Amino acid sequence: MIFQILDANYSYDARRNPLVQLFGTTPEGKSVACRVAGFRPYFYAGVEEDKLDEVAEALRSAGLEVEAVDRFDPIGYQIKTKRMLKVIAHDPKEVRSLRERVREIPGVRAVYETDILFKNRFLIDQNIGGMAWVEAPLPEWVSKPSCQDLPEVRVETLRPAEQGANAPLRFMSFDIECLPDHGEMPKAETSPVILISMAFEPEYHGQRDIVLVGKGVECSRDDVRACLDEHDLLHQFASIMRDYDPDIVAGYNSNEFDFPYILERAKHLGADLRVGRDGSSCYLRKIVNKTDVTITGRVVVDLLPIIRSSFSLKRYTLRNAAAELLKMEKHDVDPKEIEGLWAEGGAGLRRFISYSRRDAVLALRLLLDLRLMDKYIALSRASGSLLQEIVNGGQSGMVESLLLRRFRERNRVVPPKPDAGVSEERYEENVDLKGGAVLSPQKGLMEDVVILDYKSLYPTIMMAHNLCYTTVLNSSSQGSSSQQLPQGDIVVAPSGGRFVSPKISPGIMPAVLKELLDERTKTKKLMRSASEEERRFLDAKQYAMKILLNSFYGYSGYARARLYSLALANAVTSFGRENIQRTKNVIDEIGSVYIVDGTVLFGEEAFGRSAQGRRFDLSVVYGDTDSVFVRLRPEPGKELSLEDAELIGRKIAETVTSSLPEPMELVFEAFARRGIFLAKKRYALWVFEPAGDGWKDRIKVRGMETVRRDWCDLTSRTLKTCLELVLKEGKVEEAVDHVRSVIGRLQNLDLSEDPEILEDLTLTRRYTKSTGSYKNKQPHIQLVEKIKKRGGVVPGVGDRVPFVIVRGRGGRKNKELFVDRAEDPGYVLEKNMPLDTEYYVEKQILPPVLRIFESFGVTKDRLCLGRGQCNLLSFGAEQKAQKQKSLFDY
DNA sequence: CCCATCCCCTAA
DNA sequence: TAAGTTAGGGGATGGG
Repeated sequence: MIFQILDANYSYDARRNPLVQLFGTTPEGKSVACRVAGFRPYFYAGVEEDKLDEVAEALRSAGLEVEAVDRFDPIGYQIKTKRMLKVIAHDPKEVRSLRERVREIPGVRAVYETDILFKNRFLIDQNIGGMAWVEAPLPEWVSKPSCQDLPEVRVETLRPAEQGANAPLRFMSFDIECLPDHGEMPKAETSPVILISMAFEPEYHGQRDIVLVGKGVECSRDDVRACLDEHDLLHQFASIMRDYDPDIVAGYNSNEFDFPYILERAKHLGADLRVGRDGSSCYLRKIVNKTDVTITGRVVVDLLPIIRSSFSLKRYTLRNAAAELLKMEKHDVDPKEIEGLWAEGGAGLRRFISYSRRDAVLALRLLLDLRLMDKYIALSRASGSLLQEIVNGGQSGMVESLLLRRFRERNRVVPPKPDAGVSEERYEENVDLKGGAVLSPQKGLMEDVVILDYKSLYPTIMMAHNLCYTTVLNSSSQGSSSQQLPQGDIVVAPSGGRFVSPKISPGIMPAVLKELLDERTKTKKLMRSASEEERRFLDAKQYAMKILLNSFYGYSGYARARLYSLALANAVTSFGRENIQRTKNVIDEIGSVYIVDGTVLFGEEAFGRSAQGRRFDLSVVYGDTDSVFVRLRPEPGKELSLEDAELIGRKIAETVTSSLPEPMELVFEAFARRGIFLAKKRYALWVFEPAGDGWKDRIKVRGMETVRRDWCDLTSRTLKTCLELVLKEGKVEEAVDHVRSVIGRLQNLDLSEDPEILEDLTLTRRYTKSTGSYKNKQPHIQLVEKIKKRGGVVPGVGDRVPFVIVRGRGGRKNKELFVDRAEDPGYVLEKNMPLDTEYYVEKQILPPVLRIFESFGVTKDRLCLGRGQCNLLSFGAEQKAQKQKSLFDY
């Protein structure tokens, strides 16, 4: 039979041999599990040549199995392998202490692959991985397996299986409600859990969701279940989870709140929460600033950190995430009400129950409607990491999973993760890591700009120049190997880094990248003719390839990476910088193009025919890392159509591409009819992108205040409106009027009449570190202190703090500092505090819009008319403005 | 006014 | 044993 691997861990047989336990799903969606015997933990020791036998003997006499093997060291081009020792242990748990002992033995240079989790070691060596399909000689299935009856197979009998689609999974989300303690935040030591809501996909016995109530209440509904008491509530929760047997267990902030809370309560009450697929409980692992939750055989998904890292939102409360991402409302019960509702029961309790139900439902909707698992599953399949590791971790785990496999195939060992001292050194070293080049923009308003960019620039650079851990030459170069190589066989990066050519030794990383890139191209092609469901699967797959492709460069310069190479990372970016500069030069040197009979000809090609064609002058006006923005200037009085622009863009891209090593490729991305460039990384464009047969247009803003979360919504919206009016319609005058009306509204602000505006005036900033470690005062930090003093609920480190700016004490001259005038919006409303409208006009609205209007010569006076700053001069300018014919008349 | 510093957030 | 990378703008503040 075949199944898809959802999770893995290990246990022992009667003789304390380790057994890998695999948990998975059949193509029909049945959950299955088995134990695999015959695989043992091991690691490598690099030993000085003349001490090899001695060390081996020492280890053998300590009762270990030792094998001499030939392996390459992790980093650097090497001609020959070295003799190393493969140390085979009995118990995965002893590897760590064994490593320390082996390190101490005289003659041992280094140890390798000592910290690969046993389950991962197994998956890597069997050439299988997370969400991989595997074939095992298993009998019919035990559904809902438990630890006693897991069938056992030998490791040799497992086979990777071919299967495209993913197995159907069961999803469950949950949310708990606790009883506050006389208005205080509930504490797990004393405050009971009173409600647990659960939502299911697919349904559980015909129910989409259920709420468990922690006391005996009358209820006639199937989807509300009364429990005897809190102990019974927890018991029912565990029992429903076992019965439904979900593959994925989700919640919102559940790793930091719900799981720790119910586990503490369960311990307190002596209730068992054995919800693991091997009969184990769920357990926590507290790491510095985060908690990992494990339920054996299932995947635990906390949506909060996922939503945080996947979407740019001003606030990450469930309420706001649901509103922004799902357009769904969250029902709310004031925490102060809860004690009353719980005590009284009846209609109030029913409202509380339905609010609780909604939270579980929203968490499940976030997980499913945003198709988050599709992406993680695709990443798991493509990288080989277990799904839980993908959900919990970052890019480094995936990169390491891929590299460990490839290194193994090529007889290269991989170092353990660096200890704190080594990574500290590397962080210091990393100041020498230079990044991409940003070309200075030609500032101001501009028309007719073609946007070209490099497809997967860094990955293609690594492929094109064979940049890899396995090809890099020691810079000191006393290193024996490089001396004997002919010049032509060495690639020298602009950074000075030297690498052997593919002819000498094709790198591992370029090979992995090529496979990922080819697979992505193939997948995207398949998407065109795929059905809706198939398309979603393929889209997740191509997305996974993109993420992985882009992870390798960052990993190589990451101080905590197993495989770290500053020379490699610097070589990649140095080629990138050289490339974009060269691209700019090539395009600028083309000078002008002609369109003759529907084809694009360059200056010289058009010689003699240019008279019949239309000429466009080219110049690169901006570029950042992997993109160039090319302005196309038609002859005076002539126009440029979208089709012309695309034709020219593609021709330039092709020309540049043809001069570059494979697979580097510059492609046509979009055309901007108009744009405003304010500074590096700050611009707004009215772009047209090819879509199907035609074009799709939109305003694309980068870096400006509309896309920044530390400005208020009023600023974002006002600026956005101005940009649309100016870029799409050329209506500077209307934009000016709009700003004036916004300023007018601010100046006549009356919070009691217009409380809605408070939301629009709220700024948010992230509380990034504990209050004490700030060197300077910050508005949001000052506010946190104020709230703390008032005894309110303070945001935690990592949260975004919303605040408005109030007028404060002191006159015009010695006003309270800005940083001390941040206030909680709710508190402002409650206390009817006056907002600092001058701040909002002068610091929030004016500077961003003035940066835009500067291109048109619109001054501050024009925007502030009617505020006593009106003068004859600006009035005159306004009269003139009404005769505006073109944007450039300004 | 200029400049340096801290801080935040974004582009790529 | 938490975590891909650097480049860059711009606000608030304080010192010259």
